[in-house]
Amino acid sequence: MTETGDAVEHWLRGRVPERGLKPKAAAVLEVLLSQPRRACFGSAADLAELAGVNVATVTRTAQALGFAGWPALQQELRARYLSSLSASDVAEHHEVSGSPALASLHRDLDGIGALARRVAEVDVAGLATAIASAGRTLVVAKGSYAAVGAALTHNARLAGYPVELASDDADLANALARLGEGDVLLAISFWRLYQSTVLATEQAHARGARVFVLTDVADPALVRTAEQVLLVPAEGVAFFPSLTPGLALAQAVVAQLAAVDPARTRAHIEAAEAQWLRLGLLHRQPRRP
Amino acid sequence: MTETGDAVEHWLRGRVPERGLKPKAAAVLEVLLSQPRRACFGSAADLAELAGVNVATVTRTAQALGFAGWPALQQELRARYLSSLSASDVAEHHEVSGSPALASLHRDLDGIGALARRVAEVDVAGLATAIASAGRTLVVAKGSYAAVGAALTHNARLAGYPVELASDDADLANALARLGEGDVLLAISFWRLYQSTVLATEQAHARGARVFVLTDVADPALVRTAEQVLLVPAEGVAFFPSLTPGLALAQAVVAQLAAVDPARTRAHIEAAEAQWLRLGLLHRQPRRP
DNA sequence: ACAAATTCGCAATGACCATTGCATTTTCGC
DNA sequence: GCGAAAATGCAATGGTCATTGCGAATTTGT
Repeated sequence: MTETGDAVEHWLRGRVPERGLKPKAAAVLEVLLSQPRRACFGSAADLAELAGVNVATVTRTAQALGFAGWPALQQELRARYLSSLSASDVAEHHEVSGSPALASLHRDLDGIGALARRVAEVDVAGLATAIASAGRTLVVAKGSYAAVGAALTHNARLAGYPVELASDDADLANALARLGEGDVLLAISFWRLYQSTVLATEQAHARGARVFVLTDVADPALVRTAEQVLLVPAEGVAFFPSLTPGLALAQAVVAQLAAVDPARTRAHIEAAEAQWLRLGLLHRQPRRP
Repeated sequence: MTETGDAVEHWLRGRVPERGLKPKAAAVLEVLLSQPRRACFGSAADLAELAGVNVATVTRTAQALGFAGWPALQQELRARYLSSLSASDVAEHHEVSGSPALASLHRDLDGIGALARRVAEVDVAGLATAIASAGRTLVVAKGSYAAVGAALTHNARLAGYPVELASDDADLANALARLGEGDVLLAISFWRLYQSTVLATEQAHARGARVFVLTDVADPALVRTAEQVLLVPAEGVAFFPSLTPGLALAQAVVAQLAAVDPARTRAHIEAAEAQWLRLGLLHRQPRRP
């Protein structure tokens, strides 16, 4: 019996090469699965001692599992293990109370929590795959929720994918004229539904593009031409809807997109960051992990 | 659940010596509390960068708090943070599917959860009050995180406050020329720090405006002129930082702003919505609560 | 049984880490 | 304003880390 959840174990065992692992490497794997906290925080030497192997074997086992080395494996384990611990901590329903600011944050936690619980039904991977294989992707997002479109577009472009944002009607008209078979249109709409967004989905569909919708309300006019609708809660407090769950989902889409071809994503980001350094606009640019 | 967050903060603040901590050491403490995940895993150098201090100050702060050094403090933080996560999760070890999208959502839940637990310490009301009483408010937000600035600006304007966004240098130069006593500058900065954002805070301060900062990293150049710094975790998954906690806090600021004078806010929103109806651009406009 | 291939341990190596002495800067008290 | 004390930055230093080349041990195939 191991201490990790089935999913983490399933994932890790799925990375074992076809030829299998020899006894010492298998012992390392066993320690990772049976002592997840040590795996998350311990040094390679620490784990080696637990497994009764030399530290080099820990590195080599990580490499056999498809990682660059121990730190890369540990980071992934850490992310998965902590994610499994924390999700239900904050995903529970909150009573909206206290200061308006706290109420707002709690409402957002509820919204994202609900999204996380339903994410298996929301086919994020389907949208990410569509963007990855599209000739070009047009993101339509207007008004205040252009922010969500901008965030998604920015990161997707950074990852090297041909994604553009249309947040006003002139941009939209020009971009639609270039859309066709093999392209993707992603319509982002919360709260108010712009007539021009509806028309854009119809036009894109008529031109042979695939239509996806990210919205809080599946208005029939908006979803009529969509092959997929990603529903997101957008309830805020006081007078305003909240864009936070929408943004969280947009980022989740890009996280999934980045995982389609990680090497490509990394290469594009590094190239972009080299340009940033050359332009000298920044006071500070942190290193990426 | 909320109690566990307060408990870690209460415990840590209880270790502050009677003579208190000076600004740099206090910044370290603030980072430990506002970014618990980084505190658990990061090196002393990493935390120093977030706090805008030298690495030696991290060690000395740990010693001032009664620990032998940074590793001892980190181990205790780690134990308490993990304990706070698992205490409310005793029976239900959450299963993680392993999808990048779900990991992204869980990371955002972590970030906003950490923010919600500390919201009493983050003086959101102070910033909201400053905006409410300012002659004008300039929000400086560039690159991908202009999205956060745009969302805050949009809603604040809807509520009838004179808030404008500067997301490029021309806008920024023009807007700064009009800033003076009684005005507010809010600098929003995540990940990369633009030199022009730093210069904007200095200029605004020199012209007599009040400076506020919303950021993940307390870079000394950015916070030097600020009367208040709102720290937000911005850790994402894969290759990208996450804007979700920043957006959630921006919305929380506006929720607090709306509560300063609810009748005024409602009147302005209704007037704006009447205009929307007159312009006839929408396919659908839901009624507000 | 032998040779080749693979696995694994040892140890050198370079990178990164935390700590601390010294110098500089800032703060405090008079 | 000045001097002393405290805070903080810089950089040297020793320690630990992960990785990898080489050789030893083990396994595999003929």
